Amino acid sequence: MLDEYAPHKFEEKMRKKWEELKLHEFDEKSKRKVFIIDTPPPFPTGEFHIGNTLNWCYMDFVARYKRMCGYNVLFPQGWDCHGFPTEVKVEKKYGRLPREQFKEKCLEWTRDVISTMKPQMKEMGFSIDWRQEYYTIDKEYHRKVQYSILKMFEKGLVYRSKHPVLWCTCCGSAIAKAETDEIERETALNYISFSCEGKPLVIATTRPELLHACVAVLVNPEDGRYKQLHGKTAVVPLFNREVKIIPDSEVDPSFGTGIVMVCTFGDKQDVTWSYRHNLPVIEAMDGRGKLLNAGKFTGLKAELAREKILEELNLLKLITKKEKLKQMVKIHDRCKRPVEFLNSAQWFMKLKGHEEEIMKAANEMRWVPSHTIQLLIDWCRGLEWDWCFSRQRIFGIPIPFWYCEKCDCVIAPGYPNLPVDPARDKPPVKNCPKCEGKLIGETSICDGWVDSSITPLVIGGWPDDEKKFTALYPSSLRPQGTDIIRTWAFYTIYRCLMLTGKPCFKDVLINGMVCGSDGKKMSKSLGNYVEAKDVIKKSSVDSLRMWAALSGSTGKDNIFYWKDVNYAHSFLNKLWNASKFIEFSLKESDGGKQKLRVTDRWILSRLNKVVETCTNAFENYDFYTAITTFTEFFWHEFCDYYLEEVKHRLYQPDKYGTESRRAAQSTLKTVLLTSLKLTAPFAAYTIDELYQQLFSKEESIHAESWPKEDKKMIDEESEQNAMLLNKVLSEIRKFKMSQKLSLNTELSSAKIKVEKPEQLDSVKEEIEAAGRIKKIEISKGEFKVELKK
RNA sequence: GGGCUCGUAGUCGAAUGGUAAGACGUCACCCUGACACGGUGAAAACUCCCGGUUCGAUCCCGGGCGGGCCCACCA
Repeated sequence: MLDEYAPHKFEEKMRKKWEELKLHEFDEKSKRKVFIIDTPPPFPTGEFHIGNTLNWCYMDFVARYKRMCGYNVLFPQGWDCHGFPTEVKVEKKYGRLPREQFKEKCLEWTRDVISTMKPQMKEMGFSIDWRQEYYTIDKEYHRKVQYSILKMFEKGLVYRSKHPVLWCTCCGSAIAKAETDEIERETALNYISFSCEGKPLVIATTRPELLHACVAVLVNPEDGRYKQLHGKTAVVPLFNREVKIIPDSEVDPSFGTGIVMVCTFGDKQDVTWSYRHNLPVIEAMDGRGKLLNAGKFTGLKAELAREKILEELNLLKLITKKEKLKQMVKIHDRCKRPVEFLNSAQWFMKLKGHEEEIMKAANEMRWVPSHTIQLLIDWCRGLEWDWCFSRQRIFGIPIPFWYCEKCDCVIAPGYPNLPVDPARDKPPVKNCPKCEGKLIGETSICDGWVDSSITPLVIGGWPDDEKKFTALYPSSLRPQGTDIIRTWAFYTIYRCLMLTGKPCFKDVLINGMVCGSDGKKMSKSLGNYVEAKDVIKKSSVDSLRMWAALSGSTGKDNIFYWKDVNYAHSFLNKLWNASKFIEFSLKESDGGKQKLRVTDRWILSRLNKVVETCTNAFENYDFYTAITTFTEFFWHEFCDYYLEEVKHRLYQPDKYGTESRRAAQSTLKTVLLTSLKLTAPFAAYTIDELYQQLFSKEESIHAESWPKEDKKMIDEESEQNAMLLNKVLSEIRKFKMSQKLSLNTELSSAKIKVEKPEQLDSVKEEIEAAGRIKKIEISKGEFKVELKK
């Protein structure tokens, strides 16, 4: 017999059972249709937070649902290990170490962290096939990533070129955008007089030290003051160089004088303008912040050069005005010094020119919710330049090339030699085949998105097993957050398309961000943080899983509310107790003849409609609809009404007939079993415990098949009659409340008026028994129920 | 500043071209042979504002205002 509901008692036991039954294992030999989930490889941070929880719950709902539908589900799990946050943590702990030693420490740290995250994921009951685990730090994974780069290189999609990168002149290194902070500071806006056809042309700038690198002057095309300047040239003071005056709509006419000087490179905007107008590049400073190509100012540090240049401009009376200006400046988070843009040799993947193909591939996928594809489309349309994927860091996959010191010729390794580390390994040939120049091994590593943008290929067995790959590509589902559409989704679609010529997913399921009670994205710094393990401790894993479905419709940002968790727990408790009641009621059941009553037909009809709604909802990844449709039905129709209306038949077979009792028993059993199936993907532990205790000791509900709606069971007439019955019972309950009577008080008589009295003919027994009425009179008229004590 | 998205009872949150589910919270009553982690009821919403289309809009269109997410941030 069922005990009290205590989920913590059976969670672990159930996990072991699933493992024994190998429920989550993908069957490579099976001929069943496959369903492949391109699981996100999380970055190992040590904690599986509630945002991850939502994301993985969605995947697990799908995985469990699809298995019940008969699919052979591939639910792998990867770890996206490389990245600068790890480097930062390791450096903090050990200080600066030699390259190889530093890498070792990063690996150690990563393994530690994964070993704390994995148990959390197992505890959540995610039905991952852990045999399909992969790590981006593995040699094999390195090999595949480098293989993909080589393939793209062969297709002319990878090249080395000079490009502006974020650079810290204090540390003498390129840095990633994620390593920057922003501060507000006050600076001077200098109005400097250029000249055009002998007349002065005043330009406001905060960077006079970049005057020597000025390559163009821009005005807004709509700005009436400067229309006559379009196409003319301006002369840069001190350096006496002529630069073009170009119209560009991104120039703000209200800032300064409405004229901008473009330098290579003052800021991100300069980079954009340089590319857009194909401007020449003048390298303004070296890696330590000393001016280059600046005449007599060459070699001076930028700050000093600024003073000298301003001094000289002042002497020449070329500064017409000075204003104070507050500005936001990007600084390097480690040394807190402002960041510059510096031209340096980097590696690129060709994006420009492929936008249309990428959008076409994306359009062939089903995006849920559908509007989320727009983020990707906008991103494609706004692409300004190719993807600079090289990083001057240590912990990552090496870019597998050597290049000639003299002629920049690129040497690639042979495929059988992968993976390589050109920083350490010898090149395949001694010298440059073109000019005999010395070959230099690339020391840069790949951007982390290079690693993670081939996951649909890797889980499909690419590039080694063609037969397997044909069967396992594209992935059926890519589940991910809305925050990384422009990165993970975008790069994956692009790279897989370039490598295979085919779109990499069928469906893309986008989940929203989990927010704190203040409506903002949950983060430790905002203090609006709730930890998954606290929820589990205070409630249960299943409540947390159900919360993921209850917290709002798919794709929306959802705020974490304890009330959703509590509701989930109450519901599961209710389901548990209803099961207990049914278990007891089925005790003395035999297989004899049955006679269904209207209430049975009503609840079975409703059940079949619920099955249909839930199935459709699952097909559309609409977990909210699935769970709420079900809970509403089970709690407020099945428990609140049906169970009350059936008790008399169970308790008094002598009075109401054994055939009626058998019908009640079989209906209860059908509704319960179907209900358990419908909720199994959500409350995986609780439902399986109920299933095993009530229906099958040996098996698991997760190996059962998903219910199919039976159209023959839809019975509108019985539904209508039962609704009327429920309305009458509600009136009886109201009356008892108003008289402060308990609901089991017996009433002497009821006079019921309804428009169609014949509707109540078949449910008179229920009114009598569930309403506890001695004598009932039914007549035709406007709906009314008169009761006597 | 740009894109996307949302704006419905105290708090959440569905639905719909004809004035609106459900949950939490509140209040009242009920320990009825599954469940007090329960039951039955009650109170509580001019569906953000202004226009337009329509016989009629919360739902459609336009314009505001205000959240959120992502991106770009100003020479």
